Amino acid sequence: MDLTVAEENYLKAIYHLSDGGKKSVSTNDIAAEINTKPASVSDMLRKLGEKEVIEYRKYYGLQITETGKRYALQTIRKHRLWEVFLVEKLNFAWDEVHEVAEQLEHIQSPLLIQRLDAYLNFPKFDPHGDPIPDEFGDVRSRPRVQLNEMDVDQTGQIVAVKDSSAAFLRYLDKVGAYIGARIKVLDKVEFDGSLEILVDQKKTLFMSKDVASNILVLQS
Amino acid sequence: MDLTVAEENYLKAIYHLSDGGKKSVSTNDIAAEINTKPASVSDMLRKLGEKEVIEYRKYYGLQITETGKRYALQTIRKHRLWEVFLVEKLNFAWDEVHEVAEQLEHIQSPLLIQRLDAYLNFPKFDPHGDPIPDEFGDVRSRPRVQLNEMDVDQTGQIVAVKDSSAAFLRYLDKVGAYIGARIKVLDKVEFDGSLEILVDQKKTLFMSKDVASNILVLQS
DNA sequence: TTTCAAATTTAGGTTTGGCTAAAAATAAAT
DNA sequence: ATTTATTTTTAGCCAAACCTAAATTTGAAA
Repeated sequence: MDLTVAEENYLKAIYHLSDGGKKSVSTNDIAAEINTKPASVSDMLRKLGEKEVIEYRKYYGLQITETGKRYALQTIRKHRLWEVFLVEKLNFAWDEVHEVAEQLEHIQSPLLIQRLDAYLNFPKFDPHGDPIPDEFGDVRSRPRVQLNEMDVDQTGQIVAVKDSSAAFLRYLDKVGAYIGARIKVLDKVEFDGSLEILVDQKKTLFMSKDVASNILVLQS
Repeated sequence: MDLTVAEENYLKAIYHLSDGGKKSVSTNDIAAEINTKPASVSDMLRKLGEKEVIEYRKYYGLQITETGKRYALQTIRKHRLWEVFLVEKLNFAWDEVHEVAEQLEHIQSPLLIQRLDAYLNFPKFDPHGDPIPDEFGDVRSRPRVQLNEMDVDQTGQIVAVKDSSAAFLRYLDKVGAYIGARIKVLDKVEFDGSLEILVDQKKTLFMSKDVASNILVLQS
């Protein structure tokens, strides 16, 4: 199911006002937060209830559902990643980023966000110091493994290198592997531990165990 | 006046179909291009006519106005800059960028586009080889001057450096000047040609004529 | 417990951007 | 020149997301 831009904004507001689903939120509070009239909020709450991203009982208030939280966190994640981008790459001041990020957060493209995340080096906090949820909507960071320790058919994303010498990075670049690349282990040679890897579902490449042991992968 | 997303898309389609305002375009062609019904197109053409971005005579066809062209080129500029970003920075393949750029092109923020342009080093072509219009909507590239040759009160944007040694770039970074910064000459010392510069309407900084002569500015 | 003020919802209206079906204008063919 | 086919426009509807004004519900105070 897909949410409209307005629905995303409501969910985000509800998530924030309820402090992540803890506190209860009033129609008036939501109206104030997103600058609309309470009547419009009532209308939207009914719709959000039908889509089951909140549990809504007229006059009695609402509760954000697990599904709803996922959507809200996804939007927050995108917002904060864009903020990092604007500040670190485009030299925006920390206080100039909000309204632009407010627009950028609604761009639909999971690939874009994955790549942006990688490009920014998987930041954990935005320029205001707020934590950036991971792609599953939580802050728990999953373990990274060395590429040479993965098994055939396992997939993941290159997130870091152990040896960050220019020579090694140039080599990775040349063969088409880079921070953020999605990879899959196609084959593993028992004899010397060398690997055949599929990069971004397109290129295949071979690498020695030595090289693989310098590549850190976030498994998926 | 501000255009809606739909209006921007229509204008872009009209601009493309008319080959920049040369050929005439039919209602049916537009409908086919943007995947709507001719009836919806008629409706929109009336609105675009009222907003004077096209000249529209029922049944007789339409002509994009100069204002309309400006808007169309602005959207095309944004689209192509984002394509460069996606390919060069986020490792998108040249054929994966279109639909994402189609969304990104509607983000409203002149500052964002200025900074993005600078960040990408003022590319003249997108990954498909199509030219990127400048911020005034044309391809004519304006002359760059050395910062030391500018007069007091003149403004512009840093677009390049002559000496691109790491040391010089580090220096620029340290003092808060960078490719893409908007600057204004506040004062010029006759005696030695040194300058006082306002960067991004915030920081002021002093620099020798020697340093200034290595900074290229696009005047505005 | 009844009353009343605040919060919330409903009813009905607007704009934007679509749609279908029907009408009107233009262009092509006999 | 008249009929026919094509293109384009109008008329009338729909959904999303807002609005105002009028009900309704809740809960706090008398």
